[in-house]
Amino acid sequence: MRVRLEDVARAAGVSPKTVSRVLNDEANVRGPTREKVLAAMAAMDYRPHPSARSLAANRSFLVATVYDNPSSNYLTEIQTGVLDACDEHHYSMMVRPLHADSADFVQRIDTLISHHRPDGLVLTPPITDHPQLLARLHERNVPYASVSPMRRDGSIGAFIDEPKAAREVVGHLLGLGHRRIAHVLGHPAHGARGWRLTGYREALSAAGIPFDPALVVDGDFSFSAGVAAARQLFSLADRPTAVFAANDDMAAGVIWAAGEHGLSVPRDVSVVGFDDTPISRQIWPTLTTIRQPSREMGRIAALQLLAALRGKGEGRMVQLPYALQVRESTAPVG
Amino acid sequence: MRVRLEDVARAAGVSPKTVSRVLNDEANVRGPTREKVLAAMAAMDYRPHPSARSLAANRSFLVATVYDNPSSNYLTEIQTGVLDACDEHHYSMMVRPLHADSADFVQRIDTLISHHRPDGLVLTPPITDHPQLLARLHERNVPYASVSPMRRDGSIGAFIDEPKAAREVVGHLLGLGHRRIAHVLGHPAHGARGWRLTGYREALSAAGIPFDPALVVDGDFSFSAGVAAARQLFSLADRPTAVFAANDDMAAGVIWAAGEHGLSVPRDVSVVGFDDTPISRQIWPTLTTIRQPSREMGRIAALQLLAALRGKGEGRMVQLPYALQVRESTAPVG
DNA sequence: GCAGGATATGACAGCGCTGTCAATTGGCGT
DNA sequence: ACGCCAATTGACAGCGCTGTCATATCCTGC
Repeated sequence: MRVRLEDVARAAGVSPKTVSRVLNDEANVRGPTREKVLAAMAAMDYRPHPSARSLAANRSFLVATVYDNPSSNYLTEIQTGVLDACDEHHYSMMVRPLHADSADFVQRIDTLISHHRPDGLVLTPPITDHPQLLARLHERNVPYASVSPMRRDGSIGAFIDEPKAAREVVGHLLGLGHRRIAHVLGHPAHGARGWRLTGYREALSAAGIPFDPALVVDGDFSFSAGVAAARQLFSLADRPTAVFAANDDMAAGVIWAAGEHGLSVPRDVSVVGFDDTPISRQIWPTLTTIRQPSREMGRIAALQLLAALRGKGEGRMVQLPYALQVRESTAPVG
Repeated sequence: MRVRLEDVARAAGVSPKTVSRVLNDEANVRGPTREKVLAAMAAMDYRPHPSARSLAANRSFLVATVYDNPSSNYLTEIQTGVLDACDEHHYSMMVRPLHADSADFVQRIDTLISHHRPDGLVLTPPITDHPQLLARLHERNVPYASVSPMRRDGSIGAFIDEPKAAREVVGHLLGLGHRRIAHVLGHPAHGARGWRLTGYREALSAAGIPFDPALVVDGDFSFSAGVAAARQLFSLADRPTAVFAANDDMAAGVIWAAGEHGLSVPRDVSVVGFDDTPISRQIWPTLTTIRQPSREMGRIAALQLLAALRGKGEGRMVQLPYALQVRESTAPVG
């Protein structure tokens, strides 16, 4: 038979409730008592029964990571980070892929919540900014943390300074002498689309380069959108000498299309991406991009959520650092 | 207050135990009784409390997916498939990344099991074939299903006929007239290494082509291993006209290295991969490869596990179909 | 129509833990 | 040394469900 809390209590010579207090790290337990209990727990290799805890405490010790993101690299990183945080505090994590644009999206999350009763959610873009969902979560009083949400006020989670990062990567192109720099936009539902565009415009403007709408092409973060955008850009009479794609997948698409048009990267055209996903090292030429600390973002977001859940403070919106990764897809303008 | 089983029982005019029977799909409930209960459940939107169920039934209704696989695409697919299966039977899934070669690997799984008490595990390569782990699982009597394990006898899960698939993709190259076909090996810990090599040798042998050890190069499924292997192959005096890389990432590396050597794919050299991961469509040229139904493999493996867990039959080892995807990285020998 | 076995339903306790609240102990000022 | 308040500990019930076993009901063959 497994070791129960009662067994630990008997061994330590205290009541079960006191063991429970130690287990849950509650205040008002005298030092020596705590030591005794801790020692007994360790000696007996005691593991609390999660279901019993949940049932009695009316909490699940469960965090759900909810996503609708086609990039498995990004997702896996976030997920691993959230897991890191959960492990640190003996929470469990479940994952839930969803389609944010499906009619029953909110209802599916509702079902998830009624069914599994997570204590909180970790949301990833673009689900971070789904108005009906957020309304429903507030209504049901379900705490959540967001990774890179559009609106940061009043919510908790983690983010990087995206406009600044975009300025930096465009600045890298400017520093190489490029003046006709195109931009392939991100998916409209993602905050990143706006931020990266803003950074692009600010960098150009700071360099005194007028904004040319013809050089900004729609996209949706997919490889094929990068291909389509590049076909359009490379057909322009006055071709850009550099392309800032709003993420790595699209940048890979741009490079692919460059080959199709007989253009060599970076000799004829420089290309930069954003995110530093593995693909940026798995294409030729390797991609200059912005490294985003996705795993850490997942971890920090989850930690803030857990802090709020455990009543240790409020939980904050934390800014994390990014880093420009210069690789082989960029060169001085020819 | 939430609806409890007792409330449903009262509404349906039966005892709580009968509602429990209906809920758990047990035998020995008369048709009309079942209908009444089902109707009451639906009317009241009843959701069983997972923790209460777990505590009373001494089962967690939880499946853990355990992996040590650098390919997030593959992983996300498997994970989604396992989730599909869990949803079908109202189980939960947790995920656990691990390092199979770390010293405390088995102990970590031990901890996972003591801590979260999953009813069963889904293992993915290469964890499917870790002798100490399997021994420990048998010892602790923890059921598991495996995706593409090396040893299929006596275990449950899902697989494809890998040697046959490898024969087919090599056959495709032979059909294009290639005779000097190289092979880049997979990671030694994965069954796929052996199977794909076997298929390669069988295909050559069937075509009456002698086996040339110089054309078989070590690898580990990573992009950079593909690059390294290709550098070696392309430096050979008698260069191969085609390369069968044991997975897509390595094939992408081979294509990358081809560019480095001034070789055009597929004009100078044809390249094929295996797995049909997204990268096979995100490189230029797009990759001829074998499509493996990863999501379905995850789902089927989990379904077999659940069948065993729920006492509905034994759980089998199920073979799933693959499909050759011919794309642009292969052409008739020049 | 009835015995007898099979099938269906219910009563009850208890899974392992925590919330509530009462009882006890300790610390401190005088 | 004593009273008093706060800090600490414990007793007890119950979270929502299912296992066990007893009881009730159904059906069959004669």
